[in-house]
Amino acid sequence: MARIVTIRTVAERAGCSIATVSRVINRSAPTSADVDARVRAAVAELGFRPSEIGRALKTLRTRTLGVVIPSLTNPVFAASVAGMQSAARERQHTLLLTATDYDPAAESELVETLVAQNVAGLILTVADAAENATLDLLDAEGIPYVLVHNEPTRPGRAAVCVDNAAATFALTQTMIAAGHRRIAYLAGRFATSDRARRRHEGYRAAMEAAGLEPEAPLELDYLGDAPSHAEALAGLFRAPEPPTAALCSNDLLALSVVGALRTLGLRVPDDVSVAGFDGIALGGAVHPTLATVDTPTRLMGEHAVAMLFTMIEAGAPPRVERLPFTLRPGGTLAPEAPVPRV
Amino acid sequence: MARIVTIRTVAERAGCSIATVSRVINRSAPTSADVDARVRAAVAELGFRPSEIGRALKTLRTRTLGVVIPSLTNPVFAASVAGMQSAARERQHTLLLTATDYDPAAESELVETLVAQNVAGLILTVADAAENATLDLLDAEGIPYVLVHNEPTRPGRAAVCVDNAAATFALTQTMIAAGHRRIAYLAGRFATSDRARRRHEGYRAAMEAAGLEPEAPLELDYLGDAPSHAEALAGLFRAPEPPTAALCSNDLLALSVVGALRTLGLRVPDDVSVAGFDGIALGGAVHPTLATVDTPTRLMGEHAVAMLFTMIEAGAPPRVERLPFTLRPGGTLAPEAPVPRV
DNA sequence: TATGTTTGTGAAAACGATTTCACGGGCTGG
DNA sequence: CCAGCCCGTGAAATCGTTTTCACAAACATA
Repeated sequence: MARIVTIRTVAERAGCSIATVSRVINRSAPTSADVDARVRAAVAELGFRPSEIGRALKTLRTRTLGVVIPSLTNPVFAASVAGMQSAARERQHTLLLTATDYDPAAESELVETLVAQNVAGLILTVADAAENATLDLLDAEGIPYVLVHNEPTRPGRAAVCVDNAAATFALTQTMIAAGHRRIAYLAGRFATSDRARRRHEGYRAAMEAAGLEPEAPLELDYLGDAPSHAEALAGLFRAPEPPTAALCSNDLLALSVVGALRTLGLRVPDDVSVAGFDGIALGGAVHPTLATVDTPTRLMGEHAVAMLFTMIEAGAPPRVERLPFTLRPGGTLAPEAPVPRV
Repeated sequence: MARIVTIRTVAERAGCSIATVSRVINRSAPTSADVDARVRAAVAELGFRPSEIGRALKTLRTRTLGVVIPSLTNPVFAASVAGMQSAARERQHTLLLTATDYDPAAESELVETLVAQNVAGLILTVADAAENATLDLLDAEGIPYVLVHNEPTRPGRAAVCVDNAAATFALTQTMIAAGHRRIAYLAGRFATSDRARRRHEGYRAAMEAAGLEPEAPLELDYLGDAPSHAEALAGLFRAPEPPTAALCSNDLLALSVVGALRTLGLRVPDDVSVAGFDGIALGGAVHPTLATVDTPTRLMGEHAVAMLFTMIEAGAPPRVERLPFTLRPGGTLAPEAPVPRV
């Protein structure tokens, strides 16, 4: 029922061979004005659209990019996928989207599925870019891919990211400059993620540079709700000398932490300052607004696609592109009590 | 470089014909234990994975579902796509994802692109399900599709949605019960959307049922930021007898409106109550929490995929599935001053 | 005028799978 | 013991394109 009109139908209608139809459609070889017009007329009348499958089988390359992300529910990934989608569309490509739901084991399975679809290339956000058998496999098979959000340590892997360590270093410095001394580091399930590690390193470096004691990250269940977070935070913030500030490894967690602190009877920022990481749009819609590291999430998706295309088409070597971040001040980060407001 | 191992390679290795390899892989016909073992061994050793393209060309059907949504940036759509993705994966399918960026003209182009990829079926959220040439085309070609979020008026179109009118009717009744009399209706760019119209109808019906004067929806630029919304709202809320409550056609808009009212010096909910629609997760993370209609967004995506499969595989006729919604009380909706809190 | 070089076109061979058809061998049943 | 049947298998057709090769006809060059 679906598609009964093939290139053969068009050829008959236009009174020429299928080869000529193909040439007219793809402008892959010169054709006479006469036959050109007849073919175009036939295409229009029949509503013919060449089957991507037939094309792909011959060329062994689809106009499709495979995408693997942890989850669409996190606005960070949703935004970067939005960027990929728009950049891909500009280049007449579509996205084959999959999500791991934060299960590292799913990565290889999804990549295999996508490779079986003969995607032109892949864009991935993985748990760990350093030790990753799936990426090794892609390297071995010569299938082009670009990482997003991941910050690969080993060379030879293409990536679009921000300098996570530098960002948390700067953010931590801002907190220290505001007078905070006891700064907690709260991480989500992302503790199994290379970027979360890099972020914690930046925090630790800044603390040490200021002669302060860095804390081990407190891991919160990333998918947990505010009540469960309140419970987890109670011990830390009801201790004799509680932290006066909390650095969260991402915005979603930070928003949940703000709510959890509130249910513990703590005021933000009066009792505890909070900062996040990512710069999701909704961080600016809440009150007080969320202090965070603003990363160009959507742009990262666009750049990843652009980079992938230079690799596919121009055979460009893999490289790491670090996009600039900015510290976004917000109401959740205030000076520690005795220190005057800047 | 990419995939050099085809079904032929496997056949040679296993010492049989490609037909037999196909039979073993798909269990499409009985094979002897002997050859079965040899083929499986060869598949494992060579890391063979059948090309979806070759398969698709023969069967004229891919293991792919086409998705068209307005935007990934809205958590509502991101959540329903997440649901689709997980439901599709259970059935060994992947999503071909596209977004219109709220441009109705893009719908037909994207659908054509997806049809050219021979998707097994489509899941769409369109601007208007009633007058839609693209859907007519799909009907004519017999390509199965399911609408999500849209509430089609004409029969014969499959859809998964909530009863938008009933939901805003109930929400408006709640506001009226809380003592509000002058209730503004704020709509986004969604005014060109059938569900936004249905939502406004529910509001109007509830107002009229209570003998109150319904207001024409005030359209705000959906993609505008809080400052621009503040400007647009200034006239309405600085009038002599300003509304005491505002019903917003979706949560994203509601969050922005709360911020805009705040910059106008109005307190929420003390001066103005606000309610949204959708039930995005972050509505519960802000303070005060957002009063809204909670819709099972993710579930809608899952059900849409399930329905699509019953249509594809069992030839089930299109039907409209309305999922239950619940009113989610929130801090942004308080009783009007003189009325005692319930 | 004879010879090379375009130029436009068609026939046919891929691409990688599924599927139909035919066939030989081992059954079963009379 | 023979006819008929089922079972496992291979050869070949097929799906809808792109692309190579060959071949005319038209043209430019000597």
